[in-house]
Amino acid sequence: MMFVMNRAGSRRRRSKGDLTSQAILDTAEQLLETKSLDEIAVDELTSGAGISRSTFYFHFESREAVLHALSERVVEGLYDSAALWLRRGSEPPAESIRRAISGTVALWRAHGPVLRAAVRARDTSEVVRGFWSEVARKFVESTAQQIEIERDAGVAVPGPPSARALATVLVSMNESMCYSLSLGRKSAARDREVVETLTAVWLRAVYGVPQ
Amino acid sequence: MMFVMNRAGSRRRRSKGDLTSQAILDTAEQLLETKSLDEIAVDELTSGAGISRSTFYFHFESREAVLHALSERVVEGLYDSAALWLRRGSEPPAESIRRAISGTVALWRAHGPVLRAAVRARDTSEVVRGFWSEVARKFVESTAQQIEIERDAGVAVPGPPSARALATVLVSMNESMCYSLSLGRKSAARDREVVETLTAVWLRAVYGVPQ
DNA sequence: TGCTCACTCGACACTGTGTCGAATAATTTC
DNA sequence: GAAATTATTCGACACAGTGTCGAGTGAGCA
Repeated sequence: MMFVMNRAGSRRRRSKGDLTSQAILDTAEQLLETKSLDEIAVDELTSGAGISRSTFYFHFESREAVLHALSERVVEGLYDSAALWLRRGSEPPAESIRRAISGTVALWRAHGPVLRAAVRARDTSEVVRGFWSEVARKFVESTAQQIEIERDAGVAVPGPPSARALATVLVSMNESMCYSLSLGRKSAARDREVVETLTAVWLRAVYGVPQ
Repeated sequence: MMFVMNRAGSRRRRSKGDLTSQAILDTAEQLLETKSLDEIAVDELTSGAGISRSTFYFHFESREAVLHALSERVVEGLYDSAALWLRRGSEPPAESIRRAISGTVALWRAHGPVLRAAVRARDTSEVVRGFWSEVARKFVESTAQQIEIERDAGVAVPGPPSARALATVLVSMNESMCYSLSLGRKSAARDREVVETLTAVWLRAVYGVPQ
């Protein structure tokens, strides 16, 4: 694999190969709106990008590699929303948790097809699995850390369950709800309901119920 | 599709076809321990069952149909654990919820490969999707119903979120945790931790924190 | 005995994958 | 700016898997 992704805004002139790779990625993202990754044939990718099928293998090792590249574009945004809860200021927990969850939901709405494909592919592709376990690790870690801070401050309900175990199920719950939410028709009302429900469960699980 | 699944314990003599279908199902369940459904080729199924590849299509329409038959065998057990919470007696909620969740985890431990394959296939196969949305419906419905009972009795935290929305995220959380749990090595300690954590989240989400 | 029906098989046409070597375009070197 | 090098593209090929068809085979039954 000699292809190296150009950072956005790089001054380096785009070579022809970069353009082709980009075209493949764009085609892939578009096709994922309709079908799952393994229903997409290589020649759909390449004819969408205006090249012959065998040229695909010059740019990517496999369809999974395409997905991996696609995921990296998207996942950066996820970290931002994850960081939102961590280091909340004097703001009440409800606000920062809601904001974090809301950001995650919005990202899934924007890139649902890619994220769903990536989630599915972690059972199949070693690269994607490693990639996602890293993502999950960061989420769980920063959540657990925050739970511990709140517990030490006497604000959160003490364990068991351990901060880490609790963080794991909460993060996993968010992911699975975002996954299925992104399958349905876009609906602001439904989005809001899911955000509120998830927020309520996070609050109750971590802080208990006020009053 | 002329094949009809024999109810267990039926007195009807097993025809040769039943035996072959059964052999295919057994082979499939065994292969699913190692690979995902779409990595399993039809001739692996049939050579495992000692017949030629094309004979497969006499018994099943597709690999998905095999999975569907396999799921039905397994899912009956799920309903039992779901029913456990509903209609708890005078028993404290913690007990009945823990027992229900524990039963679900045990079932996923026993039949993880089949259940995982079924979950994955709902994005692909129409039949499987319908099948699972029915399963999920039953779970969510009975959970929501129980939440409402507890709310009316003044024991549970009142909404919002609505009983139904709350039930949806809790059920989905359980499923996604069972899925990933069943991917790891079997460990009684880990199982117990997950059951305890899920139970804690259910309790806090529905009833709030005691004391 | 001959009929029927459940069941099995091999052959075939088709779709998609991944690799190879040759051809061409772009870039660098002198 | 010609030659050498490197990047990119292509068509052809070998291979693997799918699903269908028509022709068997054999067990039970009229």
